[in-house]
Amino acid sequence: MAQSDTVDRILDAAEELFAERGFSETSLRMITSKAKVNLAAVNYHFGSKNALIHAVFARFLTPFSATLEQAFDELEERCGDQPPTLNETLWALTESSIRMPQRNEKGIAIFMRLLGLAYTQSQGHLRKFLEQEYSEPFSRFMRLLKQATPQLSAVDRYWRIQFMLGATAFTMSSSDALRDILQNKTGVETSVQEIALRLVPFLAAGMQAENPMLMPPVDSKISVA
Amino acid sequence: MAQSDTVDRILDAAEELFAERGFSETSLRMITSKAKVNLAAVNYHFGSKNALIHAVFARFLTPFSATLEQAFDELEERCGDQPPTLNETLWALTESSIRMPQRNEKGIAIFMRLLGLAYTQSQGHLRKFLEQEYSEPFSRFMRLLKQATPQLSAVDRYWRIQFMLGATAFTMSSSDALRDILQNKTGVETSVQEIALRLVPFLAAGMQAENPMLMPPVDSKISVA
DNA sequence: TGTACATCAGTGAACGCGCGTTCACTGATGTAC
DNA sequence: TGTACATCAGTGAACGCGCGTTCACTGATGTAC
Repeated sequence: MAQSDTVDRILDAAEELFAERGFSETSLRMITSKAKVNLAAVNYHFGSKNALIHAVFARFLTPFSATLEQAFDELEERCGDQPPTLNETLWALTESSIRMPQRNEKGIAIFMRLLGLAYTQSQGHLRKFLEQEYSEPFSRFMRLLKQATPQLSAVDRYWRIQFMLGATAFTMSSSDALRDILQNKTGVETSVQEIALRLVPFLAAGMQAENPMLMPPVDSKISVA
Repeated sequence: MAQSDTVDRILDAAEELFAERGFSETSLRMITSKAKVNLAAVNYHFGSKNALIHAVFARFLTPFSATLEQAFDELEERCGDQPPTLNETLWALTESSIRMPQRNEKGIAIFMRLLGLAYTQSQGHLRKFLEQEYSEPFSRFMRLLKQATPQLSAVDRYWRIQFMLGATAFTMSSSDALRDILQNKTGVETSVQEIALRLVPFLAAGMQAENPMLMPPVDSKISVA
């Protein structure tokens, strides 16, 4: 085998196991035995388990953020002077994630699961790593969102963006399980792409909901401060 | 100290630590030392760590599901023949969680965090336990949602409910961190209640978004199968 | 061209550590006669 | 009322296990002279 085919085998196995079980529930022994590689090879090539986690993310996030930057470039060019709409911005993101070149047929699902895990299981070191390495496309996305929702106050926008991230990260991180449940209940098969197609209108409508501080129904016991 | 004050001390400490750090990142040694209790006491009183997790959930979910059933009763009575609207249903849920009697000032935040964790870190045993013990209020909520959104197909409704759960669970499970970030950035203080007030309109708008299969913008590269 | 040395990928076995759980035990309280 | 026994909450110490990491080592390949 070619020089350091070992590195790729470790990354492939780690990626798949992390996506299936999360980070702290996946041991180096599971990874190395799946990769058919010596236990010590992880620390030899990557230095530590945390560094391996970073490498797994870097391998797919680096091409993804390049694709995304390009999509944003095209979008802004196409729009000329006026800023892109909310729908256009969300579609640019969605398309980039779907069009991303994949290593195999499980690629998109794993990619989505990992993105979801990054948010829901982030253990400090990972959050810091992601902020350092990929802050640019992230803040560009935030800037586009801001331009596309001028009617929202900064605080309203902040929370609504969190709601969007939550809906997306949660759905994507458990997309396999959710697809299985739906398949058992109704026999309907769903691709990750279709989930994304359903998610965008939901998010766009939520972001543009009428009155941010809509009151509870008249007889409600909640008082608004 | 009264007989089996130990049990409560363990539950209090476990609840707080689980909410802070998740389940598998919290060891029995952390719990027992915070509770100022012998390490073996957890297994003496609860039998195992998993059983302790169940007990922590049961302690707040049992009163919560009673409150919720009552809120749904009142809602359906008030509405008479026609089914409650989506907004009314979501508000009934939100109010029940906010009005829940709290053990202390951190009560609501911990309650929300745990609910979020139950969804995002569910480890099989917990999901099974929750399904067994609290399936009734859950399916009642689902039934109300179904009545309130007759325009949606079953599949559309299924996915939109997942999006709602995701936005809620994610936001609530990281509400502490998100509130801190906002406080640092803008100086604005936010209560858990206010987050709930902002969340409901977002969710309602998303659930009622116009065309479920809204097409991507004309020049998009995504093809809809 | 041949030899000596350096570099590098990879290995096998062990290290110390923290984990959940178990077990023999203590001491206080309740119960039967 | 006194004694013997049972029950129960709680304890201290140890158990075996799986974990991430380390270390001395091997064998192949490249490089200098």
